[in-house]
Amino acid sequence: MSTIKDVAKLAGVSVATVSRIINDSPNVSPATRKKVERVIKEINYQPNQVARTLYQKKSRMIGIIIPDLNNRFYAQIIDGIQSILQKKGYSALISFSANSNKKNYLNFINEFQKNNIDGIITAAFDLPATLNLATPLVMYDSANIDDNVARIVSDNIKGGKDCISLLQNQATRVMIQHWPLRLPTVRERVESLVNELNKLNIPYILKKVSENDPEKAAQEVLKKSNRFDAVIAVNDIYAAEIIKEAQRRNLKIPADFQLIGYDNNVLCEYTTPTISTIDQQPKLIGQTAARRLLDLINGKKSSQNSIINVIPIKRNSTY
Amino acid sequence: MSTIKDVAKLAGVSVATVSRIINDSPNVSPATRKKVERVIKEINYQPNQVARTLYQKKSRMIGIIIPDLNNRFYAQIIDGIQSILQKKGYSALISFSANSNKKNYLNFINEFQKNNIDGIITAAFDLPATLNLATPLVMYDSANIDDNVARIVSDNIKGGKDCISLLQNQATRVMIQHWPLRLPTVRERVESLVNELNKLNIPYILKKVSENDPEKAAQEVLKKSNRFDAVIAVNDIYAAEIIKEAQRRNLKIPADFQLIGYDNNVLCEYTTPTISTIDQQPKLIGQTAARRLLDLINGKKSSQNSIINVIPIKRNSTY
DNA sequence: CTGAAAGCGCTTACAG
DNA sequence: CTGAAAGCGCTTACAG
Repeated sequence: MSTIKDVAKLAGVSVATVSRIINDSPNVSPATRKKVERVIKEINYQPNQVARTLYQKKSRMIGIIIPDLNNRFYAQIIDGIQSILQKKGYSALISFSANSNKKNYLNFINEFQKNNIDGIITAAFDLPATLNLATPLVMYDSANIDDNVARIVSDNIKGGKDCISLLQNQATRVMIQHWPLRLPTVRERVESLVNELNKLNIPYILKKVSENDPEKAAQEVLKKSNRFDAVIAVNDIYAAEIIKEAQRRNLKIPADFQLIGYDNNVLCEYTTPTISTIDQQPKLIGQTAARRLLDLINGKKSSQNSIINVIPIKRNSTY
Repeated sequence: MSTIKDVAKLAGVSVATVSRIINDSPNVSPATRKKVERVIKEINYQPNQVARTLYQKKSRMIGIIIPDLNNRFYAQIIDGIQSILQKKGYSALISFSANSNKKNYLNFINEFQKNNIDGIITAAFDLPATLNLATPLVMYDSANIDDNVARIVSDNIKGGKDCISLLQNQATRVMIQHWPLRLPTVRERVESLVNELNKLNIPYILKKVSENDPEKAAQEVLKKSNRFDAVIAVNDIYAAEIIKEAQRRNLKIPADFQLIGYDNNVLCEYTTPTISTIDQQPKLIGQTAARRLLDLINGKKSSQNSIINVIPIKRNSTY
């Protein structure tokens, strides 16, 4: 790899002048600019980003933390983040926090900082109060918490409403399958569901299920199949398992009960029946996260959380 | 962020000594080592990786190129790569080449090199002969080509054989749905299928289908549904679309025809019938790619391609 | 408009 | 075992 010195020597100027040219400084005569640019092209000189970073403390690199790439939801968020970063000339340093424990997060942030990243995009987690991060940071997949962290929040309130409206007033008892309420996003959505049902005077059952075993979770729900005519599942995978379990029990969907998933996984199109669900627009979540981070990096602060709209998708598991 | 100078001053030694200690050099007295280590812990000093990289030309960063994160297959490969890199203390700089055109690839490689990455893991593409890469490079999702590129190759020969054996000698005419044969991996697999069928004296039909429209591809295949009793689909998504199209035409699987996918997508478990398929072990592909790259970086060369075993998965779309 | 010099935070010969 | 110095490849005041 050739360096700025090589260019300077070949063009017969100082390295300072070359530096001015590759940084688009206006204080260069057109003649020398032309001369130097020709040499740059000729030897295909690429400035060493590492040296630049060392001086400028700007790496044009963003650190990203994701819980799990096997989950399409997160994969699409990354996709959205990248689509923005690439356009703006930023690179992405990506880490996976398989079990999403806090220690892992802090380690990753440390690693990022060693590499002088300009900002961090991470799934929501509790930032220890002691950690006073100078690095701009955005959290996605977060609940709508009002602190001074920039949060990208799926509109869980509307998500709950949309689920209920997908039921088309055809439900008389609703089973809400959910993950533990200590998860803030779960709480937001369940509260919204409960609110809506109360408004409509429709009774409901809350069923907390395991976080890692959708098959068992389906059994837990269908044990009580005589007590509801609609199920709102944790997400699409959980809904798909409920379909399988219903087949085993010879229950028809939506005739015996309507079923609603969450996330609009590709899967929804291929089950029988296809699954009505809520699209969280993960790509848009990612894009929004990236835009907000770049804003923060460029000094544009805004204390508001970004609320991302959700879209109900009607398929054959509801009327 | 504190620097090596801060540590040196606080510990009353030179920066050279501090450097020796953070690099585990043996030539340091236990007393000074202890003294310095205490300071390091006290002020939570983290060496600046960027400065280290500038001097050493080793960044402990790997550049990774993926065609598409929305495809679970690639997402799992990344997962495998990361699991190894993280263990070895490497970071991953990731780029997405949405349309996988060659120019994109070369741009990404350029970007990587500006950041002094130590090596590259990329999906297979034609390296221009002019490009003489000094950087270690490994290609995954590649055909078994014999040049001096380190390639990670799915065992497409066995993949073809496994498809045929999933049919359990119950097929008399086989429809092979495939992408264009100009794709080397496609060619490998189709050749293997044809070989096997010839050996067994089973007639077959080759049907080339669109690369982007699985639904249309399903229609193209089922137009000829009276002419076969087994379909080997491009992959699991294509197989799932064939199931949907068969439902529309009131055809039963496997009674009217057996069906085989490829990739072992989660989807396979949730269709009716569930889909028999071939698992390419994408996580293992990723792990192998990472291991081979680290070997290359550490000077352990091997001209052989790594062949990754595939695993047939029997479900209900075959007998 | 241009160049010599200092400095970003490290590492590593070199000398002692 | 330890430190002063040079250097990795850049950028940016400073002086002219």
